Amino acid sequence: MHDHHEHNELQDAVERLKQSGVRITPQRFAVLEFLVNAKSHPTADEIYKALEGKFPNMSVATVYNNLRVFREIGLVKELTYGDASSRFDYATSKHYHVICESCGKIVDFHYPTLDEVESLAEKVTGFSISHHRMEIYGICPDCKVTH
Amino acid sequence: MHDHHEHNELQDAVERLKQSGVRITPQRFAVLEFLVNAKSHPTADEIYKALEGKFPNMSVATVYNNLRVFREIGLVKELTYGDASSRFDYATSKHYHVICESCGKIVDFHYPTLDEVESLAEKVTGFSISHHRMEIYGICPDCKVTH
DNA sequence: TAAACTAATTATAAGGATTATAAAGTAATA
DNA sequence: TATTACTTTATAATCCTTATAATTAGTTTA
Repeated sequence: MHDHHEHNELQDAVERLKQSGVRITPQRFAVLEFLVNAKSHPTADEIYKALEGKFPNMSVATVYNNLRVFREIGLVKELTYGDASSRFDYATSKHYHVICESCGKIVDFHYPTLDEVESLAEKVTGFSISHHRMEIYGICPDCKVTH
Repeated sequence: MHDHHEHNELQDAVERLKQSGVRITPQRFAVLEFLVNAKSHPTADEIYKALEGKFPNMSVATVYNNLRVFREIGLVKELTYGDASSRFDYATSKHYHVICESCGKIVDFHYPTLDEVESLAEKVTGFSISHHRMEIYGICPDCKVTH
């Protein structure tokens, strides 16, 4: 069961999709629902596998297509880490990610957004800055114990 | 011609390789030299193509192999941006990167390293933090004019 | 220096993630 | 209902990167 908060997030997300003229298909809804309720930051393949039971004929391209739609609208953020698969994060509030270098676990980390960095970069480089990304790497408590 | 500063950097890099027990082959030296003198942040393929003239038989695997060696020693940083190719940055001083969302240009940006962020993340998450990465995105002056 | 050993390079194949394509299906609109 | 546009599916293709095996080249030891 989902709590009230998540329920509203899902409804809000559906509304934003509708307002953007995007159809709410069963597959699309399922991908969105999975992301909103996900505590982790799943890969496209993880989403695909999780929905296999419900949609045995769903194509992996459908997952990617919908993730792209969500990303373009700004509902979802794509986290890219080199050659490994991208991970997808339902964009609730602005936060950063702390990543375990041993097991790959990703933990949300709230920190005041670094506006100062952006404005300085704008001054120094002449770019029109739109956003930044930051990730913090280390070893998580579980892995510290294990090793 | 390279200026005095670059010359020393190349020498220093070769020294560090030797001290790590890494052989200095012609191909390896050429990749290293290209990186040290590169003003940009080349991809593996760009390095490969740039050295085609000097080493017509060089394999692209050699470029990747050497980049991995350099990275493991800490001479070079690998910049990963999702599904596009990695870019490689000869690690001189610590700095961040400002990336143009239109043309892909990467500009170095010096900013005091965000120690505060790391220490707070350590406190909040319980991770042992080793490092962080940050990139700033926007539109470069050239692309602003063009469009 | 010659022989033996180890590392590096080459050429090629294979892998994995993502995207492109075309056909079929489904929803929206007139 | 007919038309249109969007979406899904199935499959192939693409691109970046790594693995493999054979060859070459550098290093060390006798």
